Amino acid sequence: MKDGPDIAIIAALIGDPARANMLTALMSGKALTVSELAAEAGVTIQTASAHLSKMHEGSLLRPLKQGRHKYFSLANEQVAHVLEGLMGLAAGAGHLRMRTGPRDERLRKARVCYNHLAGEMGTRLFDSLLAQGHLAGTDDALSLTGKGKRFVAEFGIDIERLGKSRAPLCRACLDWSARRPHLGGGLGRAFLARFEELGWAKRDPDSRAIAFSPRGERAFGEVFGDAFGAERS
Amino acid sequence: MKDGPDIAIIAALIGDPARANMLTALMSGKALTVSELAAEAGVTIQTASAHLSKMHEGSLLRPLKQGRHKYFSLANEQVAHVLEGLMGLAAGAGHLRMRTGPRDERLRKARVCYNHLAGEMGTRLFDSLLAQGHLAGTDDALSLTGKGKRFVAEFGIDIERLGKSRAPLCRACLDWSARRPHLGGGLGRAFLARFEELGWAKRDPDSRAIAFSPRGERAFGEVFGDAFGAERS
DNA sequence: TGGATGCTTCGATTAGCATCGAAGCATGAA
DNA sequence: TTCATGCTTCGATGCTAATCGAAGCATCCA
Repeated sequence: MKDGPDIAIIAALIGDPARANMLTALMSGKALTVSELAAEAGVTIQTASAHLSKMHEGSLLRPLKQGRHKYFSLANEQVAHVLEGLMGLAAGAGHLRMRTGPRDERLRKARVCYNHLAGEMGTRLFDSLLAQGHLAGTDDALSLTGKGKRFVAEFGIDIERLGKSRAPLCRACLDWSARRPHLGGGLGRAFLARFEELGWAKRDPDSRAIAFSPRGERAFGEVFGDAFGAERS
Repeated sequence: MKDGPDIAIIAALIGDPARANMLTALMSGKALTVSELAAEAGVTIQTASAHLSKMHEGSLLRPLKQGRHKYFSLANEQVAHVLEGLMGLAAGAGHLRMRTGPRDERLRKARVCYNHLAGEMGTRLFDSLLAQGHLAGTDDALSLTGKGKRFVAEFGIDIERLGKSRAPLCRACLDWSARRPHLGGGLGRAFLARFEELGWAKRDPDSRAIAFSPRGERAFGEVFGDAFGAERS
């Protein structure tokens, strides 16, 4: 007994409704100010401040001071990963909190998961990259193949710059809605950024939803989506 | 705001010290009775009973009545996965609770993670299977290659019987000590069982530690451990 | 049938912590 | 300097939930 790391401290930190709301909001990948997070959680600024200090103490968040504003973002991808895992458990236990409706639909189709693409479109991207032999390996050990590197470069992503960061380039991230993995890590981030750059997709500023334009979705399908269908037939 | 599943309920469930202790104990993969879990958590049986009902309600545990005993085990592998993730965060934040010493060492070297092998030996097994081309794919999509199937069968594991279960056969599971993936799922379980069968390893009944015999470790090294070393040189 | 064991339910107590008002501190603008 | 904005600290309040004693229920054994 009393083996291993103390889960309780961290889990209790996430387990408060106000803090959980803040963390969920931060899953968008954006850095938010104290007041924004307070509004998001539905508490006053004082309480938000107290919560945020605690989460920083617990290494869940990373603060960034800029003038008189103080921004917070998730400390790292590992945190985001655990949060998605918890969402999966919550969804499985029936603790869905969404108003079912168009909003729910949109989130399931495409949403932001700590700066990369998640939801149905996310898994399509991931499956396609695997099926076409652009990605290989497993989980943490996931990596771009030679063919994959050429493909990515051709798609307009600067791999060289990605490689410099210490964060893992590729990372499989489990989806709470699709229950399948999708692409995280620096590469996942880069893909989403590129989609926005190309005008294929646009983030909803008020939620985690990502809206693909009709043209964007068609283009996406040509490059990624139909790989599976074509191979299956 | 208020998007997605409600993390807070689940996280709060895990976030109580008594409950966290019980969950940690259940990471051994064994099913434990109410009284055993009470002892593990350091609370009376009444409180334990209350906690266990709540965790069952939250779909974290699966109860099993047998006579006048009531056994609990983790509800599924997804739960175990999230718990390991939380341990990773806790370890990263410095919330280690172990008495450093031989016990800590043993756990880092080899331990049980929901019925499969984790720790240093676990990652060695995993790396070896990948390096030798027995496993391919990624994360959830992980699967045995043809070569891998032959190898596993030769090693004395009955794949046919494994295939029948609905649970995923292979699953990458992130390690809190090694910070690397190791093999979970039905296959991971089968490997550990086979190691015990061969007399290579033995579980400590009182903790999550796994003790390899000198002979067992040597044999393990011959089959798995040195694959990397040999390829690197 | 009577007693022992294992678990659950009930009720009362207590402690921890989220919450917010008020005041204080830092930064930026006029 | 003076005012406004954004955040933090302090102190008081109130609520939630963990805890355990006591009693009740189910199962097994003799």
